[in-house]
Amino acid sequence: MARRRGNPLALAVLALLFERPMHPYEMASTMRARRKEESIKLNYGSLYSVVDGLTKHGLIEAVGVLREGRRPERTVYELTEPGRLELFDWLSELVSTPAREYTSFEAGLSLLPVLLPEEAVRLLEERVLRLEQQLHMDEALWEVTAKQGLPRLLLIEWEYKRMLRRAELDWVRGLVDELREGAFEGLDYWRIWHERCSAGLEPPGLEAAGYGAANSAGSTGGDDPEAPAT
Amino acid sequence: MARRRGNPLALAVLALLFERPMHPYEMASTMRARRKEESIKLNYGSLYSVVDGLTKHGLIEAVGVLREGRRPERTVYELTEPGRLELFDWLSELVSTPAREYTSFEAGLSLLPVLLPEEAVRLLEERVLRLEQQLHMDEALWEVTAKQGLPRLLLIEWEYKRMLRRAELDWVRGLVDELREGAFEGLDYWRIWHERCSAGLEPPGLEAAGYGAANSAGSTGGDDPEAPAT
DNA sequence: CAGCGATCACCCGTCCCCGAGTATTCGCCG
DNA sequence: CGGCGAATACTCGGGGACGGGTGATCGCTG
Repeated sequence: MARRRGNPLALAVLALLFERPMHPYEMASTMRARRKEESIKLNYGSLYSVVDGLTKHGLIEAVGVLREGRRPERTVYELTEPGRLELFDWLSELVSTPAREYTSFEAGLSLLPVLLPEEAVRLLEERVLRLEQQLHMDEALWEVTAKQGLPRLLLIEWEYKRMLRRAELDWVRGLVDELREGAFEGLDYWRIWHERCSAGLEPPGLEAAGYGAANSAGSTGGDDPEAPAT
Repeated sequence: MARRRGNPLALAVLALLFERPMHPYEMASTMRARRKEESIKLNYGSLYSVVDGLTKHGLIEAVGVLREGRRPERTVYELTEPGRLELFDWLSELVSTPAREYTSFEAGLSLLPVLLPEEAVRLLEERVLRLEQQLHMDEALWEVTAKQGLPRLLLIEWEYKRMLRRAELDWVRGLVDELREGAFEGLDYWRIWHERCSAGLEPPGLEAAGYGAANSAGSTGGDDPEAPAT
């Protein structure tokens, strides 16, 4: 009871069994055929352990074992009533409630000062190129798939993903421009900070670049980013 | 050697030690003070295991144990030369190369047909509300923080995140509008499909709503004009 | 100075994820 | 018909993440 909602793959399993009973391998093939592996991480190891977990929690159950020809056995599962409820509840949560998530680019950005400004620009430009490539591939693939006659509904997550990529692309382009033209405030501070760290010295406080009174006058009272703190 | 680049928290550790030697607990406090825990998942369990791993791989090393007053011991670590290289290399990769990542909203969208159209609209509207709230909170927090005098550079990941949220918000609003006004193609197909699944029947193929024959027939296998390049 | 909460600093058991491996069978080409 | 590669269907062991402890100390209050 009160199971931890971890791997979205488990949700996908519930959703597939909502359509009809299946055996695990068929779930995987179906997801592949529908291109759902692009939005839900799928690999066999996880799939089988996830199916086990769901079984243990009574959300699905094995309804039999088939043996077609002399192929290996295939255990077929179906959705239980608790499973159906969990499916709707979980899916509702995913759709209605934005979850705090961490992307690696975000992580990279948040550590950007570690690189030299020139280096950062170079890498961001590389990212722009890669994003453009991916967008083109996405669009090509999407056209092919769409022409197979699939309704928008079944590819809606692709629209979302493409829209996000385009937004990111624009943003990164803008950032690169600002950096290139020196329009980015604090470039001087960045360089100084970096130099001192590389030399093994204490990094400078914020005053060094004219950002005065950061932590000197506790105006906002609360905590204090960039505390020298010793 | 050839370690697996997993947890970005390890990268954060390297980046912090690039500034100066620290003990793990101090790394955590520093990340908190700089609001980096918003972009890099941090918890103590992971932190200590990550530090262990880095030590084992020779990327950082313990330089001593302090005992201030009679407080518990604090093991202080510093960056090694291989560690410095790994830091730049890894960070470069994160910045320059978009990584295939999975968000839970994407997962939710890709399973949307499981819900009824009306239900989906309701949940998406809830999402819009929540996103608006988060945006407002973000902006408030950002203003406070920015007014402490921090340069843009140190908060650049916030700009990125806010921009993504705004983009998502717009997109979801658009989707809701289309659905509300029935401008979304395939609404009828959606409803029929759902009804039949709920009734425990075989779901209809795509012809049911005028979408030409795709893969609805028995062939679950060898489709796809897809040449995925990983 | 006794008591109490907050902070400091770390560790550990559990769960879960994942990639690589295995064994069988089918299709196909010469 | 024999051999090779692709597909089928699943298994397993290592490893990493994560949350919830565990002391010990500091500071404050009455």
